[in-house]
Amino acid sequence: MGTIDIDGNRQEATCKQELIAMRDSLEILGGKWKLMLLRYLSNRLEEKNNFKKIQREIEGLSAKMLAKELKDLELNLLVSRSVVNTKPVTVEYRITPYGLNVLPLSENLVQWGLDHRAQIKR
Amino acid sequence: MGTIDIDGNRQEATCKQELIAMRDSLEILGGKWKLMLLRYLSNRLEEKNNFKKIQREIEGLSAKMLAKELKDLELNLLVSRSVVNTKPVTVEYRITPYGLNVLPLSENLVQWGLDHRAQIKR
DNA sequence: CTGTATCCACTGGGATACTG
DNA sequence: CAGTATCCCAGTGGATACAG
Repeated sequence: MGTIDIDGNRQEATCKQELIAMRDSLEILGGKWKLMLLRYLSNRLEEKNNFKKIQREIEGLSAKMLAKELKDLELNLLVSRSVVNTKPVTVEYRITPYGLNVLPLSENLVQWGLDHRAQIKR
Repeated sequence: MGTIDIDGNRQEATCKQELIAMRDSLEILGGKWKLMLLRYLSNRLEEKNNFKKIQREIEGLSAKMLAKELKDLELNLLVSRSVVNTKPVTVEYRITPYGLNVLPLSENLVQWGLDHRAQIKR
């Protein structure tokens, strides 16, 4: 007695929020190129990563998709975009400090994928 | 001198495999319902989880999708399927011991999603 | 009960060409 | 260089009906 909370209810709520959170993550990171882009940028923190360079170096990535994925990532504060006043303007993309937080997660995905491939093959 | 391996090459290969592994993971776990199903089953290890019960308890999940997702998960050894000789046959689905390995990963996704939601709102 | 089959709308994503 | 616009296709996923 005393508390009116019913554990069942509280768990239900928490569970739903967890599902929403998981869905969020997959939505934000789950595109075909997003995690690849973040990993790419995280390996080139010191370089000038402009649009064309990225597209050239990630094989199969079209301008359309690159523009879209970068826009999405920027909206989620994972990537920063800065225009540089060169003769034809260039744009530099960088992963944000906050964006670096996804690296452990992507490592886990890599690890799971590797383990799973081994598991399936036997 | 002595070794012919070029670090650049070896890193390239590793990097590509990592990307493939990541893609694998997203493909296998990334469907709309897969992680939800695995979490659902992991919370009901002691129950008889038959098709209809699962569909009833996961809101919005159609028979078609449930069948498909379960089949995929079974192919990847994450879920087991066993037919029971009841009057009209029933089928019990369980998460495999191996399937339990995805739970940490899904926890990470949940955590990242929660953190991110907090991050974006401020 | 356990699914399959069918139809259909929406979206992701590729190819190509074009603008500022 | 940095994107946008357009077209187009394959896959996802919902609704409903049906079959074993």
